[in-house]
Amino acid sequence: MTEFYSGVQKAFVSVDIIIFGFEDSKLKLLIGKRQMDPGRGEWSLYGGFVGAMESVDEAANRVLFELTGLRNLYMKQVHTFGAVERDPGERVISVAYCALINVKDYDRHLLEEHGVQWVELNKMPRLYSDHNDMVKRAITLLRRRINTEPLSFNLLPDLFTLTQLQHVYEAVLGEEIDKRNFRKRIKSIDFIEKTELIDKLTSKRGAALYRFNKQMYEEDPSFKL
Amino acid sequence: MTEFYSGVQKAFVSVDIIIFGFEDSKLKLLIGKRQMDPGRGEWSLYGGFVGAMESVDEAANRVLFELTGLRNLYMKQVHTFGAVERDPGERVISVAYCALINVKDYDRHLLEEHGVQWVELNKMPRLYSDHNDMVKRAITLLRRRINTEPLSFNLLPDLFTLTQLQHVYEAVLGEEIDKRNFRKRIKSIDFIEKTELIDKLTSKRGAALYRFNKQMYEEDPSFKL
DNA sequence: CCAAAAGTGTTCCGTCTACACCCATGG
DNA sequence: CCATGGGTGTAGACGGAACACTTTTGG
Repeated sequence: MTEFYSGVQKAFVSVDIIIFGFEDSKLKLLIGKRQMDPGRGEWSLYGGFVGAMESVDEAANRVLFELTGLRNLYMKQVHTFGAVERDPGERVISVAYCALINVKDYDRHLLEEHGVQWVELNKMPRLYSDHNDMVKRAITLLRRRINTEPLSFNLLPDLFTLTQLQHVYEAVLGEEIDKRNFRKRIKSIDFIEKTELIDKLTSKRGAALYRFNKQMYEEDPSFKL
Repeated sequence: MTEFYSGVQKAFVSVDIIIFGFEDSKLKLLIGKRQMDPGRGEWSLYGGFVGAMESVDEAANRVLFELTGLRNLYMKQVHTFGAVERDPGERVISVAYCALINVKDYDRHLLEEHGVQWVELNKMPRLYSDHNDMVKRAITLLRRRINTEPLSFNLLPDLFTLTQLQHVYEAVLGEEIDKRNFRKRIKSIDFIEKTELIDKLTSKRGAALYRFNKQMYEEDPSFKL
């Protein structure tokens, strides 16, 4: 119960964002090469400092907006990293966030402008400082939650086929899923709606397009895949 | 990828610890009345600032040690709270940790010395700032993990009866559990060992004492209750 | 002798898993 | 006409849930 402001050093607080996307049936990560010291030229997550007039959550959303031009994306705090020497320059404590975005929504110009690119999760290079640990934690979180929260839709367009949805699960969980069992479970979930629309791009026969009915989910937010 | 140290304000970083204990078949929380401004006299979690020469995790362990005199306790980071106005005095960003301790190990003198006491979770008062949110998050975490991690033993003495263990689960999950099913599951877990010892304190007939074999758990860290 | 807690099995039901073939269509 | 991905059902195994009585002994 004893706290003193005096005699304690302040620290920089930053946010780093693990941005997952989904393309070609693979999980991808948005990373770039650091354009400044310390760590210039190393692969790194995208991040920024928490300003004086914004909460940490707001800072994360601002930084993500700067990078993607998108707001109201799915984003969750993952973990706070506070080793003394984690940043070689100053004492920086970083709060890691995990965001899910639909790759198609992303503005390719902004991507180049910020010097970031999509990299397959399986081919991820060594990253700056403790950023690899951040990614590892984010994946653990994702795997744990994908069966109890409707996360997967954030990685897909509004309309998607069941095969696409299944590929998201397979990419996140890193294992194959039986098609018939998967579809059986999906059918029992009310808020995944079949539409009348048909996707003809990926198959000759055409596949029914589905939609996540958010409103229906919120009325009865139970989920178990 | 663009970071500047200049032009960004630093912040105080603190840790606040949600300390759970278990007594009289109830979950309890260690809280005290703040002995200083801001918030003097309000109920509060125990916390402290992160020093310049220690990591955030180390700070949490140091603060917990100051309070309890115990080291190597179970402790996990819960969430980082960073609202701008969460501390009325200065900008303080706080990392919340959740610790589990066996009430019996605790030194009653240290308890008084720091002005903290055990309070039943169900009778928790309104706490300082966002500390109620911290507790809520900690409980959510606890509930989620108690079935996949051997947490419960941290709330009990080295030797415990199955009834005590069941009461821990009931207190954390907030629901009753069928005795026979519970004991059946426990029997199938190798690293919960029955000893030859008998506890005669809580019943006339006496109950077998069990022990958590940590080494055995670490050799095969699979757990599902 | 009785109150109080410890200890013990079986049945049922629902859920998960494994598994293979036909359909529709564009090229 | 054939290659490609879309779509469908069933049987058996397994795990979780419900449920009631006997045992021991201190007071």
